[in-house]
This record gives sequence, C-alpha cells and structure tokens, in this order.
Amino acid sequence: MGTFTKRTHTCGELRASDTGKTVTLNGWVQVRRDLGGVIFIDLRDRYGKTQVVFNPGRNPGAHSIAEGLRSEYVVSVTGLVERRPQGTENPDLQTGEIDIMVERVEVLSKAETPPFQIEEEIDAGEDLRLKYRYLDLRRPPLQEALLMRHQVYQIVHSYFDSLGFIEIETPILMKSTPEGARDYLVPSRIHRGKFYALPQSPQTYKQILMVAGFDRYVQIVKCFRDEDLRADRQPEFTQIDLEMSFVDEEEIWGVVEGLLAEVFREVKGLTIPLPLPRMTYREAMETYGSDKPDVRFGLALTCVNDLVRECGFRVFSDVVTSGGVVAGFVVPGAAGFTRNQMDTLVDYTKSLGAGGLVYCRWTEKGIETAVEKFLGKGLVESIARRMGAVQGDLILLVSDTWRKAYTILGTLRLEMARRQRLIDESLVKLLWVTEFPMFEYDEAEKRYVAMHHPFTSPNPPDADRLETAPDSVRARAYDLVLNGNELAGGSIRIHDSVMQQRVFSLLGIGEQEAKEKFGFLLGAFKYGAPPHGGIAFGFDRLIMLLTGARSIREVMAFPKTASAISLMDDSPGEVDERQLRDLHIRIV
RNA sequence: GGGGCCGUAGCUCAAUUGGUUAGAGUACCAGAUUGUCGAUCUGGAAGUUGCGGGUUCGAGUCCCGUCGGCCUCGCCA
Repeated sequence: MGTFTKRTHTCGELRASDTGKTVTLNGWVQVRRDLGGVIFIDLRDRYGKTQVVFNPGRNPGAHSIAEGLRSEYVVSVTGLVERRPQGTENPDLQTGEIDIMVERVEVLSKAETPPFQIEEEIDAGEDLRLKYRYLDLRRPPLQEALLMRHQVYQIVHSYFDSLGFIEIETPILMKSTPEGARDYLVPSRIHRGKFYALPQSPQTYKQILMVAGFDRYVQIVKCFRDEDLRADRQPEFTQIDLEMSFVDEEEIWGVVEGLLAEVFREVKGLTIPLPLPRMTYREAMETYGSDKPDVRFGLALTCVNDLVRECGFRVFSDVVTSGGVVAGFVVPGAAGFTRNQMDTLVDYTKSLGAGGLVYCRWTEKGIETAVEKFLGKGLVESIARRMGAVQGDLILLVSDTWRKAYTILGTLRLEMARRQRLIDESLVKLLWVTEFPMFEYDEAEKRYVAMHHPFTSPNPPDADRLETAPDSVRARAYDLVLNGNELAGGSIRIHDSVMQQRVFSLLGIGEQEAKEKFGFLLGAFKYGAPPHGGIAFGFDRLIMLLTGARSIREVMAFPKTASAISLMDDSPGEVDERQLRDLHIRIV
C-alpha cells in the first residue's frame, strides 16, 4: 500500500528507437482486448496511448492479473519495449510501432464502469457529461482545449510582460455598482445588511491604478454577471483585462492587434494581416444589422427608403415618414423556397419582434410578391434592381424603426446564411467596430443608459451636445469582432471629474448617488488623473473560437448549465440556518 | 420573463391511429478465443418510459402541473 512503480515514460512518447528498453508506464486502461491467450491493453494518459501486451507464455502471473483489468482502472505496468511484429503496427497511434511486453503489473485503482465511454467522440448527453465532468475531462478534445487555453495564458503573460505591462490583482469582493449587469452579491457577516459584489469587471480598479501611475496594467481575471446564459456566456468567465495611460485608440488597438497576431501565429499557425479593418457602428448596423458583424459572407443589407417614401403601401411609406427604415437583403438562389418554408420564415421573423416580413421571389415567371398590388410592378422591379437581385433570388424586406429593422434583419441575415450554408468556417475575419453611441434610451426605465459603461469618454466634437442631444453623441468606444462574436470591448475613459459628473447626471445618477457609489473614483480624478483607456477580452470566447468549439463550456474545466447550475457539485446549494443567521439573512 | 426542441435499458435511440410480453445498437456480465487495435463468436442480465396528478376498459403515446437539459429573444454597461 502506498507505494507503486513510478513511470519512466508517458503513454505518448515511446517510439521504435526505444526498442529494448525496460520501461514503466502509469495510466488508465482505455480498453482490454482478450484473445484468450494474449491480452492487449491500451494504456492512456494525457500524452497519448500505448499498447501493452500480456503473454501467458512469457509471464503467466501478469497475464492472470490482466484478465481482471477493466476500463478506467489505473495501473502501473513495467516491461520491455518491443517492435511490433511486421504487419501489426498501428499507424493511427503515435506509439503504434511498439508494444510493451509486460513483466509486472500493479492495479493502482479500480474503477466502476463509467456512465459513458471515454473516447474522442461520444454522443452522451451534455448533462451527463457535466455531472461526470472528471470523466469527460479525460477525453482528448477537452484535454486539448484546456491545453490550448494554457498556451494562450502563457502567450498573454509573456507578450504583455515584454511590452512593460504590470500584472496586478484586483479585489473579488467589491462594491455593488448601479449600472450594467446584475451583480452577484456576497452578504457581509461583520456589517449587518451590507453586501459585497463580485466584479462584473475590474473596471474602476484598473482606472484607479492608472491614477496611481501604473501606466500599463494587465490581468487575466475572473468576472461575474448574474444574467441569463447562452452558448457563449457563463455566470463566471475570464477576461484579459488591460489599461494604459497617456494613449489614444491607436496605441491600444496596436497592442491588441499585436497580441492577436501572436496568439493566432503560435496556436493556429495563421498570419493575421494588420492593421485590422475598421468599421463604424453605424456602418455595421446598416450593412450587417449587427454591432458585431460576421463578414465571412455577404447578404449585405440595402435601405430602400427613398424608393418607397411615396409609395401606396402604408406599411412602408408610414415607416419612412416617421423616421424608420425599410431595408432588406437578397438571398441568392433562394427563389425556390416553398410557400410553406416562407410561412415558417415569416413566423420566425415575427418572433424576433417584426410586424411582418415582405418577400419577393424572382422566378422564371418574374418577380412574385404578395405586395405587388400595393407597390406596383415598376416599384417592385426598382427595389429588386437597387438590391442587386437577379432571377433565382429571394428578396427579404423588413420595415420598422431604425434600430429594430436593422437588428431583426441582422438576425435574419445570420439565420439565412446558416440555412444556405454560406459561412466558410475556415475563415478568420477580425475587425474593429468604432464610434458607438454614448447612450441608449431604456424604454423600461425611461432614461438613458451607457451603451458601453459610464466611464467612457464622449467623442470630443460631440461633447457639447451631451445635455442637448444625447442621442447624437458618439463614444470613444470600440469592439473587436471575430466572425460575428464580440471578442473584446473597450474605450478611452473619462479622466476628468467634471466630465464624469456630467455623464453621471445624464444617466440619472444624482450627485449624492454618484458620491456614494463612485466617490472614490471621482475623488481619485481630483488628484491628477492621466488620460487613459483600455480594453477587455472575453478569454473563454477567444479559446472557443480558436478551438472551434460550439460552446464556451467546452473550453472551461467546470462550467455551469444554462440555468447556472453546476451538475457535478450541485451548486448553488442550500446552507444551514447557522450560516444564514451569521449573515443576518432570512429566506422569504 | 417569452418562444422552440428534448427527457424510454448504464449510454445513444426506436416503438402505426392510445391496444398483447416496450425493442435495437453499444456498454456491461459469463463462456470461447495466442497479434488484436471499433477485435471476433456464443449466451446472459439489464426498464418506476424524468417526477406527480388526470382522462380512458387500456397511456411511453392524450391533458394539466412540475423537475432537468439544449438553443434562442429580452437581458448581458
């Protein structure tokens, strides 16, 4: 008990050149193939697999132990590396030229039959895989994802270190702030009725670090947001967070582009052409219907407002008159969609919040559309021409307010691209989206909210209009977009306490509240704040895109489900009365 | 909070309009088998059809509720 024969090699490293050595391997039994006489076992660790052979003629003791081995037993085997007999080599295995002829075998740990097989590809349900995460993590795809994640950590650390960035940890227990995502709260035992919040991001701390003079800060840091989840969103996730002083957008973008180029070169062997293309928010919305456009495919949007302004179809003309948008896009070769398929598409569009979907099928019989009687044949043809449609195409049109029309078209554009298989998954399309609006009007709260965050600097030429025309004020904010995913977002910050106060008051954060919630930041700004800005990467998302995983859960060791539950350890869990009492909390 | 899909053997799935004893593949167990590597052959065991209620002579199938998983809209500064 307690001692075992330690490995001399891993299960992935022995080659024909090692023939004749006596070696010891430690690992898991992948599979046992019992041919009655000879028994084969594939021994697995994270480095690979090696076939070990038990021959009753050569070592009856080891052979009889091998009869009792089962999948996922942990064993130590010692034996001679031999070249496999001619014709029995396995080219699929890196170690496929050799066998270990076992002289001695120790069972280090037995294993129950696992609920699913530990193989490269499995079709087990994801809930089962999450419950037995320690088994799922034995599978090569997950091991490779976490290995790549590790490699990117190392690149990030060395890249920023080489540029003079300093890694500084910021608190996990901080103060709840009123803006942004819902906070995860931690009740204070010592201070009855008070709560810490887990950071949505270390935003305020890194700005304070700039005031403190650490002009280049970076951190790979956990962040927490108590919002509903998605395939690419988890309640806790990791950011590469950075902030720089005495810089403008160009320098930050340069640093970020350099990092991306290095990551893609090191882990994918890809050269990213720099500088990355840039697109304004407005252009992104009006061309792709998204502030994170996927530019791997076309289906660009076209506005036809001028054509339909005076038309007899009220659904179009009224929208234009009231400042909205009639726009759409062409799906090449989709004129053959059936009535049934179109009905489904119309329903889908309505489920996105649209009043309806106007479509025109350009078949060999001409352009067919239900709205021809309202628009007239000539106008229908004008629209088709404007949009660049040809025979065989399907035209989709939506009319609504600027934001709704483009947002709905953006979602529809993605959906059609998927259905028509227009997305080349091998492409890597990165771009900057710039000139975001400073504010969005929140209908539910009847007030303006910061589109990025309340510390974002307004575009200097627009700053005069902060109070008079807040809708028209652009922010010095920028997002980095990869294949339609928001990969990073940042801004040049406000470093002036007067400007910061103006923005707070526009957001409906009164002087009193500002002092309570952000007094420390405003205070810091009074003592000499350098101009500064920064950005934060969604680290998990980056790894997800690098590995081609279709969910962020595939690149995290211990993810939660869409309902924020960890099926393995069953968190969140209940706590006992005593703990609640200590925290001055009662369940209602 | 809304919408959609799903839940049957350890696992992945099947089961006509509600109708006999709920099947298959795989995994598992036993036997056979001395060069397999998705081993093979023979046999076996394996089910609270997520859970609770209802309708019915009869429910895996229909209805209501509930739990869980995935996707998505809102939300996510």
